[in-house]
Amino acid sequence: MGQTLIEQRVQKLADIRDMGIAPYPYRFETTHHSADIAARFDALSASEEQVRMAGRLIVTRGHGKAAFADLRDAKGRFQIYVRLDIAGDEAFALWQLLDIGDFIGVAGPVFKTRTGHITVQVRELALLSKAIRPLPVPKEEIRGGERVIHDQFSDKELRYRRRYLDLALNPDVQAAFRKRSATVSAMREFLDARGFLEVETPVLQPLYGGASARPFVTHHRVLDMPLYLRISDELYLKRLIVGGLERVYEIGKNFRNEGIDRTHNPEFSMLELYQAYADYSDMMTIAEELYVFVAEKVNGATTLEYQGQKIDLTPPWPRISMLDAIEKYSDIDVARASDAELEAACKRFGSDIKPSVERGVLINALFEACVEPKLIQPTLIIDYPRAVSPLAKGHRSEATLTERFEIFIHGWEMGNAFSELNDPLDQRRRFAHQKTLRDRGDEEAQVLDEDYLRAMEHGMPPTGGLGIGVDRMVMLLANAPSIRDVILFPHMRPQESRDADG
RNA sequence: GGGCGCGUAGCUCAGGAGGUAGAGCAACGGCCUUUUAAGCCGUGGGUCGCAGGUUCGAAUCCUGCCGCGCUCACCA
Repeated sequence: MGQTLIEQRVQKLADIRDMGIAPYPYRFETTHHSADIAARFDALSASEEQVRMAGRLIVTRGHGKAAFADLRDAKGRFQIYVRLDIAGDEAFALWQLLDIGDFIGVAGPVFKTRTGHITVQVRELALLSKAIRPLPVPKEEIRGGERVIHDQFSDKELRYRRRYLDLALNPDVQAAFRKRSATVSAMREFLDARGFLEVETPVLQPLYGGASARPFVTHHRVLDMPLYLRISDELYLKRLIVGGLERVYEIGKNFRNEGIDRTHNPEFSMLELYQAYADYSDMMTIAEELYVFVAEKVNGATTLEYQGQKIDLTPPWPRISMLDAIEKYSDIDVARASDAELEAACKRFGSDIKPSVERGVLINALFEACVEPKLIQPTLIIDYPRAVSPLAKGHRSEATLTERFEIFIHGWEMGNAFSELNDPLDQRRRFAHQKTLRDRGDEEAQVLDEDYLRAMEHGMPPTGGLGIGVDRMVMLLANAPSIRDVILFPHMRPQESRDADG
């Protein structure tokens, strides 16, 4: 089953060895990439300088005693021309044993063909790695200036499971991950310039906290104790604020044992930053500036198009209180509505609320149902109910609210920030309340972290904190429809390989 | 977890009123020393996701399972 294709290539491998050629050599010195020879063609062809280039063979066009072929390297693709009388008998014999997918190196001068195509004339040919499994390279043509790809490697399951093929065959995929890298670099550049210290806090935690979510549990063998993969790094970063670091951030993975869909992967990346002596208003400014800085670094623009929708990141973003937002989008005056009316409104907007939840939970549910999907342009929703914000400081003028905001873009929650709760007695009461929720069966209620409280009891300065979902930010910047398009190896159910042989 | 859809050659896809499979590309053989979805001639390649059932006969109809996608619910 499909074995003959591999057997044929293994035979070629043996033939190559019989020629005295090592099919897996150790290195190859290169002088140029694909983009370079196009950019410097005039100088290269005038000087008859020989270039040394390497890449993966993706197309061959044979002409008897000569052949054209395209190689792909990290910067694009380039054409080579192999001619028997120029490359020599041995190189040409090797050439005839090569396959699409092999890595090869070439050396020779650069010239233009009759049709004007910049091409490397092969004087020296080196096999750098023989591929024994076929590479399903699609065909490409240029039609009317547009690149048209035929039979593109497109099966999503295969693309995600065999990302190496996706990357090798679909150049746009590489581009998305380059944007991801640029995004994270820009975040660091932005924060480092503002005096933030990058830190690393535990991923394996004896207690999980900092967010409302179900955790993954593992077990430490020697200590014989359960450990949790963090759902957030928030409580550790705030301990560092207690320690006097003043400005810290971490970019890292969180793990949440929840559903998987287009915007959720079990492990995902968060940027969290904390700044002493700041409040949530400062975080609003940082959030806007950070977004703009990153967008300009990554895309060179502060506007973008996401899945056909124009989005303008230019600050300032509208700041609307949650209650005002609900009133605006639903005509419900939350301040005057009874709990029963709120519950009815939730149901009307399709949110099925568990009976007898707290008023703040109802308000939040109503907000999520009737407002969230409408927040396409960047919007800061501010002043969340206490009930859904156990780590946020009470609002300076509204007793039932906290100083918390979330960033919404394209109807998605893109960030979350507070004036951090630093009153240890209040924090203890909030944890106690979470415990009663947990005892009533709310598996996502937060767990009391006594050591965190102890830290806070030693004194924590007023602090602003901000968390931003990295994956979703990259989705926006790269116009990626699914979180799986911005995570190199997204979570997939394991599937037994049907051809388990190598 | 629910609903809808999909799973056929290495890849991209046809077929599907039930009669044991086709194309293009890739591969293999032949011709070809400036092509570019190179071209021309020829050849090989499939337990039609898995397991049952109906039937003389199943890729096709039915059931279950597995995987993927979209979507709803929970969550970032």
